[in-house]
Amino acid sequence: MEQIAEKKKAILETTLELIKEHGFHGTPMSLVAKKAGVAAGTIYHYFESKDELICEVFSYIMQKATLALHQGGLAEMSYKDKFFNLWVNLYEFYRNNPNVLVFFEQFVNSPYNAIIGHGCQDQIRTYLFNFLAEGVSKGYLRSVNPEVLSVLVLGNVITTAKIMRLQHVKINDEELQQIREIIWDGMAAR
Amino acid sequence: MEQIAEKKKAILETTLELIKEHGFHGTPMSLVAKKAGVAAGTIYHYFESKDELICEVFSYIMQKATLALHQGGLAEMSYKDKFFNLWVNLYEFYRNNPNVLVFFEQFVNSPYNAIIGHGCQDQIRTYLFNFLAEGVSKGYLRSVNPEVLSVLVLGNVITTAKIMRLQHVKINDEELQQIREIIWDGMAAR
Amino acid sequence: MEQIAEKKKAILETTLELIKEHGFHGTPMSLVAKKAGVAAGTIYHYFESKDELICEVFSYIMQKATLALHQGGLAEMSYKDKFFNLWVNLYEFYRNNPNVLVFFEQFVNSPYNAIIGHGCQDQIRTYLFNFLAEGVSKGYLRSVNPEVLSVLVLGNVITTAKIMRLQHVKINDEELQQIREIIWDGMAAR
Amino acid sequence: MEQIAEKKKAILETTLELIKEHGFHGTPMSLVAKKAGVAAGTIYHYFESKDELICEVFSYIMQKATLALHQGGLAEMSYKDKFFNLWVNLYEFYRNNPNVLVFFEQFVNSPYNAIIGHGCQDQIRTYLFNFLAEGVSKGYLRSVNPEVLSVLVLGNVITTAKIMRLQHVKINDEELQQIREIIWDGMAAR
DNA sequence: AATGAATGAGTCTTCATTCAT
DNA sequence: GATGAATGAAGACTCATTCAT
Repeated sequence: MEQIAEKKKAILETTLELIKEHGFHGTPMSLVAKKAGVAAGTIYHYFESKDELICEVFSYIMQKATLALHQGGLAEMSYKDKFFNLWVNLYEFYRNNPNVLVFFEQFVNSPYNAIIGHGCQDQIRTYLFNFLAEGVSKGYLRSVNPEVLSVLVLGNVITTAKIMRLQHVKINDEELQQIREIIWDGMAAR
Repeated sequence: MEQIAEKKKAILETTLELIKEHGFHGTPMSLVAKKAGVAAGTIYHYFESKDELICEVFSYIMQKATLALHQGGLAEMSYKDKFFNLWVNLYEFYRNNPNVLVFFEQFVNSPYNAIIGHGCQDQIRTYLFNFLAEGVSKGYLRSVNPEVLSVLVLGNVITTAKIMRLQHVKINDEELQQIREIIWDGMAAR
Repeated sequence: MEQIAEKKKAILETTLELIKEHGFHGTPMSLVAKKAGVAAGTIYHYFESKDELICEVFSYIMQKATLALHQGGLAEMSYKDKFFNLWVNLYEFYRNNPNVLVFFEQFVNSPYNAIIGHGCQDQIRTYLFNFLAEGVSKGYLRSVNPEVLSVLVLGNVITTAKIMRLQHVKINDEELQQIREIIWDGMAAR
Repeated sequence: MEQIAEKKKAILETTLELIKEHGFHGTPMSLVAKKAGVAAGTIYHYFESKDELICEVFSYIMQKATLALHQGGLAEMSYKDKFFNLWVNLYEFYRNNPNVLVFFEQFVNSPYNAIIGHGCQDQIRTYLFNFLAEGVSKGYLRSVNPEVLSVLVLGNVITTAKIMRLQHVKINDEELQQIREIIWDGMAAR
């Protein structure tokens, strides 16, 4: 039983890894099988098709992401600190799981997204939305549609993480701090 | 010769259209040929391979994008207005060319990107970088690495445009204005 | 031991049922296992291979068919009545076991037939042959090769039953009677 | 253009031949390709799928069969002679195209039949039906549902031809004559 | 005896690319 | 230049069979 779980997990992880590297269509099932150390047919015990496999990889990742978001005690922090904590959590998650970032991008720009529904970052966005809506209603943030704000923040984090990954640009910790301050300063109530 | 140019253009446009809709690997050459109204073999008169075709589509788009950036007289505007003009230009370009956005995303997250080199948004980023570097050096903007700033701005525009396209969120003109003001306020020198 | 027999029987019946519906190759062992309520491996305790299973299904059916042939007291009937009794027995068997008809057809037109030998309807034909040979030698029937006659009769019954099954044609009892009379009249000594 | 037609024909003939020998599912496309002397992919220029190929083989055969039926001048023959001519035509067709017989049998007992409709022998049966209906209405034949008669005749011919093919039984020309006389005598008006 | 996870050879099908016309 | 028939390697997926439990 443990054995089983392990194989399924191995397949999921391998798929994620390979898709990051070679893309959806550059990742044949045979390669997944080989790298995961199972027979081609075995994958089909756990997943009905390549499509389902990919969708399950997405869900699998999504869970991890949601967990990561909640890291760090938010209890009696100031709203601003909470915001920074959130920003850092998201950023770190994407930094530490570069596979995820690429996978997400590919997933969103693919027919798979339609399968799952609005799919991708919705859970994350929902969480973000609620947090920012609270900020607006309590007067910490400008009176702007929280939907708009969450888009801004998410786009900001993702772009930052992506930039780091592609390593076109080297950003040090200080600059990282600046980035989130720029976003905060832009959003904060005057 | 005119004939030729037309066919080549038809192939480029068709490819872009199809890739937007079905992705790289969901777009067989045979389909491009059919929709472009040429024979399969004809494509290979103009492009050495599918890879080359895709890379040329990228270049083709890139040209348009660069042109768009320069729209609107920047001559005696204030720096802030120039910034807003730039933001709007970029935003409008992405809005009006949704194909491009999807194509870019796919392109960046693909092995093709490696072929072209740093590829993608570099021309745009270079332009942006120079503009923002000027802002920093002239004291209009905070003293932050212009590289960082350009990432912020580009990510901001793209995310906004993408959101609009996916229509998860409806953003009106006022909110659009707010978005660029938030970014500006965050970056502007105190 | 009863348990075992039951499982074996369940597998045989399920296989027959599935093959009728989906054909030999449309009937994977896994499906047989599932519908028969046993594990895939279990089938291989009772049958060496899929081929053997199919051949045993054939034998299993053959037994039933032979039994059916002998129904109805033939003792002091006239030869003509005996013939009609035989015709009806065969017809009823095929009517009541449509699975068998389809299975037979598939079996005969398949490599399996070679495995079993002359296979299929031989037992039935042998019985028929003997009965008709008797009719010829005793002067009830024309002086025709009994082999030929048995082919005629068997073909006649099977075609009739098949027609009824496919329901291209609706035949009532009277017409059924006519059919066997036509055959009888054709064969009967002048 | 001749070249093309030839390849398509080669594929059709090869498929028929192979299916007769190994059955639908025992005939991989790769084998068809090899025996037909074309590449695997080529088949898919002419036929959308294996299913379509098989259905087209069926139509291809049907045409030949219908042609064969009409052989021999039926003009001023007696009705009985016309019947014998028809019987012989059908018989000869099945004898000379043993592939067809096996293919038909397989086709009827398969999901393909559903695709084409009532499919199989309908054209032949229709022709037969009309001929026999005429016989009944003109008083040459017993007053029996022509539908029933056509079933009888068709079953008779097919069974005879099948028997010959399987060579379980050797039937000489005289016996063949007897067979059709038996059928005729059974059906003829008293 | 029974299970069912695992295997991997074999199937249908697609598609980038070539080449004779 | 233009065509599109032909190629064949490669991919997703199936399924008879095995074997550790």
